[in-house]
Amino acid sequence: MPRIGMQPIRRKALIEATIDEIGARGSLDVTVARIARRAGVSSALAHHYFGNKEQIFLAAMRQTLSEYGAEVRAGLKAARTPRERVEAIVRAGFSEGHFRSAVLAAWLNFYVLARTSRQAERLLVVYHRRIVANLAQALRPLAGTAASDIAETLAAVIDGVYLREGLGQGTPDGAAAARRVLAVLDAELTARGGPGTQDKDRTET
Amino acid sequence: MPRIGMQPIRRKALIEATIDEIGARGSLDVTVARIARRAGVSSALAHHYFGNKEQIFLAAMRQTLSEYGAEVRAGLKAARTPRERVEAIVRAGFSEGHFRSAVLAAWLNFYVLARTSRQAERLLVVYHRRIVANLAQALRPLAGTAASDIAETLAAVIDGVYLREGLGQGTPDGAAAARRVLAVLDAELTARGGPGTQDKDRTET
DNA sequence: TTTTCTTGATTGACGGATCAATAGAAAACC
DNA sequence: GGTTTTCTATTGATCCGTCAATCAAGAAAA
Repeated sequence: MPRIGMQPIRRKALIEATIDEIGARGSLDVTVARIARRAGVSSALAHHYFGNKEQIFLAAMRQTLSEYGAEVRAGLKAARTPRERVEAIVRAGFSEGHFRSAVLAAWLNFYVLARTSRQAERLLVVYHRRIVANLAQALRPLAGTAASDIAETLAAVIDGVYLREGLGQGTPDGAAAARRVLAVLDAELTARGGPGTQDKDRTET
Repeated sequence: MPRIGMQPIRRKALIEATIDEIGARGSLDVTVARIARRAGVSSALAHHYFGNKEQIFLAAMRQTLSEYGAEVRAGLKAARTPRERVEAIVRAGFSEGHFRSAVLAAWLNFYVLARTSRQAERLLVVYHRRIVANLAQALRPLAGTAASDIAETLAAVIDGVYLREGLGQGTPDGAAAARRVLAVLDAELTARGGPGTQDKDRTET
């Protein structure tokens, strides 16, 4: 019984089902049929709305990135000091919403996809640029001309910790992961600015 | 024209072809037939020697890890100071042999595989443990009780920088990558030990 | 003659994509 | 107000391709 205006609802459901399905399986054998079944529709409908499989993946990834971006913006809005701004960006990467097995799997899939799909590659580059730019801007008051360099490093640390913590067995610990990244930040600031010049609130352990 | 003693030769060729093929394509559509063709044999022979596709991948990954291990060991043997030991471990990760597009693709594939295959997961855990242990051991004279923690961080930084630098367009710059990782090391040592307490031979630029 | 090496041919399964067809909603027309 | 047309939504069936894996057989060495 076709009610009209289903398109956005179906698209949303399919996107969500895509991420869930990628998380449920290892991401190798994610079929359109399975995604569709999880969303409660036929595979034909998935093709009807997205065209092909790659577009489904891309849509799912855009959704993930957009949610991440929203979290970053929300965190930045609440932050008062430069330091808090950096922390907000870092913490967003390890929040409940994104530091999950399913999302990690989606990221891996995305990385792989980016090696063959122009669109995926562009999307990835945009994400990379944006996070570095955000970090650099937040870091400028703290690190001056070194901000860009530290931002680049922090971005890499975030990715590395995300990957390692997420791939290790056991539930990923977002708080610990964020702590580790921020410890690197503290070390960089201390080392470059001389001890006692900058931050005072180093997180222990 | 079957000559005897072909087994090790074929296996080696197939393993090499696997990595090359993964690198050539994006790693999504790597088929046994393609690997076999690249190695100059039939797909049936690949199955004959490896049993199934997963075993081919695992063998390729073991090979990659073993080469990496050899490079680390060679570097460690040549190193005289603790600092040089750490540098050797870091540099091995960004050497000509491993910091290539093809190997990066193989790693991604491996990560994905590790989410579904027990054997791959075990292999990955072993690699993770080993690199952290190596780093911690080398760091102990430099950082004392903080060695383990710094080692964990450095391992994550290596992974993150590897991924970012490798995925970005353009030829990956191993030297720059290693420099970035070592900069984190310096920062950590300076911050924890107080400036001037530990290292003196910071690599410039 | 047995063992090792090798492949072409085949199979069974699966997956992405397409298509024709159905069912209701809305709009247009009389 | 009723009828026809048009649109959206939706699916089952199906096509075409691919791929991992198997098999039977051949060719050379031992």
